[in-house]
This record gives sequence, C-alpha cells and structure tokens, in this order.
Amino acid sequence: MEKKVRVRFAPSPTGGLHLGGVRTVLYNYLFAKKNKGEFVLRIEDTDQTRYVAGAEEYIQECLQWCGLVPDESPQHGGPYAPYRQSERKEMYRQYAEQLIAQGNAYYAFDTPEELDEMRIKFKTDDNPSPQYNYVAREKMRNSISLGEDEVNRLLNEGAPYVIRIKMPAEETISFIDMIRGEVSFNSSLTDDKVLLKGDGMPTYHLAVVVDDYSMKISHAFRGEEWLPSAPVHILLWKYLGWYDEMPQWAHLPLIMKPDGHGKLSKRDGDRLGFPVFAMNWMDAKTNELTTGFRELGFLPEAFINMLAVLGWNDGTEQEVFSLEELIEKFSLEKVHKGGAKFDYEKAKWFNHEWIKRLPVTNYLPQVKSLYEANHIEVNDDQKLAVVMELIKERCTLLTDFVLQGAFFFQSPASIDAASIKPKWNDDKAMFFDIVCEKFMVTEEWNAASIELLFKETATEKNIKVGELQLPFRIMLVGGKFGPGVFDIAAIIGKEETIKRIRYALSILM
RNA sequence: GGAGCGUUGGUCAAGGGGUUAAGACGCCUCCCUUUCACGGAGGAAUCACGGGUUCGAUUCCCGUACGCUCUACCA
Repeated sequence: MEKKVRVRFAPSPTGGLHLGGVRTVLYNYLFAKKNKGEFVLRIEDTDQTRYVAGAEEYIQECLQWCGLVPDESPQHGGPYAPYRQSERKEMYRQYAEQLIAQGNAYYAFDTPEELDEMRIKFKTDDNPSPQYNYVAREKMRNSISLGEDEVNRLLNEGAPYVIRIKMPAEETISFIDMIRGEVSFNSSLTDDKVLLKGDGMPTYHLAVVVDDYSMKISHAFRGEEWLPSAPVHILLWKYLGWYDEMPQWAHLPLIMKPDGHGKLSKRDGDRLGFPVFAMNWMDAKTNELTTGFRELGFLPEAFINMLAVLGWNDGTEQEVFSLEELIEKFSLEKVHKGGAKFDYEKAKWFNHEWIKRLPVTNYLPQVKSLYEANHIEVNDDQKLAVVMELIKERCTLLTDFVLQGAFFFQSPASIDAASIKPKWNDDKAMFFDIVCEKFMVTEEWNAASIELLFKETATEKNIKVGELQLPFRIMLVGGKFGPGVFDIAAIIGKEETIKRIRYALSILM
C-alpha cells in the first residue's frame, strides 16, 4: 500500500528564520503539496533551544507570510500531537532504554572532563579529533567496559549518565538519497553518538527518528550538513525495528556566502548589507534587531520565488514562478547537488519582477502603511493605486514607492534649484508665467491636454520643449526622478501644479 | 588528519559523446526617453587540471587539485 506523503520541517526556535531554513520549508511544502500530502511542523525545543521567547510564534508568522502554512503544528494541533520535543520526553527515554536492552546502546558515565581528557590523550597528528567509538569505548566508563555490578551501583547512586548508540565496527551503511542517489558510509568512522542527554532530553539523532516514526513521516528533507550523521539515523531505524517505515531522505544543498566560501550566516548579511532572515527578528537578550526581507520591502511571492530557484530549476528558461506553478513543476530530481552562493542583486530583481506583474492592489496596504510611517497622508486609495501603477516599474523594493511617489501627495520638501539655474533665463521664467496663466483658464486637465498646452506655449515663445521639461519636472517633484512630467501634473491637479510652479519661480528669481 | 559531498562565465544556471555550449542577474555599448525606470538591439566573459576509453570528450572512467559539510551531552 502506498504510504501517504507527509514531510516535516523541524526548526529550532533559537532565533530568526534564515534563508536556508525557509528554503527547506519551501521544498518540503512543494513536495507535500505536489503529492497531495501533508506538511508537518515539528519544533525542536531541547533544553538549549526551548526558552527563546517568541521564537516559535515568529516561525509561524514567517511561514504564514510566505504562504507556507503547515497542516500540523504545535499551534494547529493534529493527530500526532504533541509536536514539541519537551512534551514527548518520556517517549524518547523509553526507546533509548529499549536500545540498551537490545544491546544497541549503552550507559556512559563519563564526565565532561573525562571526555576532554580522552580527546587529548588519543590525539595524534594523524587523528586530531579522536572519537568516542568502538575502540575508545572500551577505555571509558560505560556499561560495556564496566562490570554489571558497578553499572548497577552507579545507576542506583544516581550517577549522571548519557545513553550512547553502540556503532558496529566495519559495516557498510548505505541508503538512497532522493537527490544524490546511493550514499554509503563505513560504520567504524562514526562515533557512538549520544542519544539521550544527561538531562533526559534526546539529542537530534534520537528525536528525529522517534518523531518521524511516530508521526508517520514519509519523506525527510534537511540540509546537506546532516549527511555525515545519516548512518546513525539509518541504524536507529533498523535497531528500533522500523526500517520498513523509514522515510525517504533528501539532503538539500547549502546556501553559501556571496563572497568567499562557507554556509551563509546572519553575520554575512550584517557584513555585506543584506537580510538573511525572512522577517525582522528582535533578540530579546541582546536587544539587537535583525532586519528581515519583509520589512525591507520584499513581496512574499518574490522571496519564495528567489529561494525556490536557488538550487532548483525546471530545465526550461522560466525563472519567475508563482507558488502554484512551483507546486506543479517542482521535482526533487531537478534539485542541485552543489551549494549555491546567494546573490542579493538577483533577489532584488525577482522583487522588481513581482512588483511589476502583480496588481498594485495586492500590495497597496503595505505601501500605504509605509507612507504613513513616513508621515505622508494618503486619504484616497484610488489615487494611490493610480500613482503606484504609474511608478511601479521604477520600484525594486516596496520601500521605493515612498521616494518615487511621495510628491503626488505633498509638495516637495526642497527643490533641486542647482540643476535648473545654470541654464535659467528670463525667457524661461516668462514661459512658466504664461503657462501658469494658460493652465488657469483651461477646462481640460489631463496629461495629453497639459502636454499640448505646454508645447504650444514653448513654440510661441520659441524655446525648445526639451529645455523646459527638466525645470518643470524639478518644480513638480523636487528632483530628477519620477515618471512623465505631464502625468504627474495631471494627477496632482491644476491648482497644485500652478502652486508648485509659482513657488519654484519665487525661488529662482 | 579522516570521511562524505561537490566543481559549466563574476553569480544563478541549461545541456550532455559530435552544439556557434541556452537563458537570467550584474557589467559595458547603442536605440527609445532631454529625469530615472521600463522596453528594444548588441558586447565582453565559462566547461578546474592530468590521464585514460573513443574516430571524437565539457559530457563516461580513474586520479589530482580546489571547495564545502561533518568529525559536541548543538541542531
């Protein structure tokens, strides 16, 4: 019987959600939706990660903004709840004990100091980082090296311990990765990973297996950095007797720093001046704010699109995809094996594309609140829509709408007179005087009629129209930017146009 | 050090035994527009290296180099 597709994303709520995280969610989501399956959100909240206030809600909000809402999650509940590790603690212990009973795991009583000592003692030039493996474990204090009586005594005394997996020696462990094909490892090269920590919480290794099994996960996608620990997980699925139900794995390529090499991190964004988090993240401990793509003026459509094609493409020339198209066209076979460097310029290009192709009403509320934040009063949404339509092709980020459109709603705060003055003369001043008078008496007021009037007057006064356009523009908008001057004049209205011309004239006198 | 994974222009990438080796971002030139942008036309720039296999390798195989990841009671 075909197993229903259920993929899961398991972030740790330690802070902001970065690009790699969102892309992992996205691929999970696309695969699930494409196969009419479910997308499950599970939260890693071991002792190290649990107490970051607001992080879980933050993740939920990010996913919502991106349009990647999970079918099951701590918030939404579901048939396999709870989804928080801390609420599943007993289950992990039970399975860890089962592994010990079967001889696949053991108690280890070594203190952190003893572990450090071991790492120093066995360190050689050939082996700079000795492992707690099938050789070393014989020399450490654990339920394999110690006698049964001693182990029982320690347990009864309440001596602190961890539970480690007993990795077999010289066994080849292989599995099929959906992106990479067959991958194999020698079991001797992996150490005896801790499964249950001293505080009774599971490590990722135990939790991921137990959770995926008990939540009936069919497909598990994660970053490439997990590849080396895959053999531990495979073994666990075998030892726990669930091998037939093991999910299919896919290890996703990493997103790399734009300069240099290595995984992209939050620090790189700070350093190079671009965001790496989906949304603003406020670190409650340091009070440090990290800007997100959303607040910087990115559209979720663009953000998702840009992330989707960073490591995948459908083999055609198409680059701009909606979520629906992505669901339809996504396939893991087309996901790349190698990591990709993040390119902020390209990310902005995607945003520009989406600004141009989406109806302005889709993002008008965001732009409106941006205006309000900049103390520009907008009381006519209709007018804002018209303005946005006019200026959208010169806006790369939503925030660009402020500079490109503010002058439609208020007079420019200052006028770049320096750009007019060098070529300014009395004839031109006279021209604008006359134009104002003509404007005053005209009945018609639209871009075409204004242009006609403007050009007729120029011809009468024997001045080239071209020489008058720049001054006119600067009078209306304050600088050398904005859409066509006559369009601007039409939208701001007759009174306002005349007012701005006269004001500018008074400055140029 | 070891293991795993990877390597097509500056970046993202298509392709894959015989091609003028697509396309996009960025950059440059020109056209449009007397602002900027959009749009249009061009341009510079690439198969890491060495061996095989083959009539022929960017493509297949083996090495080498380089890069990345992992090598925690972090995920």
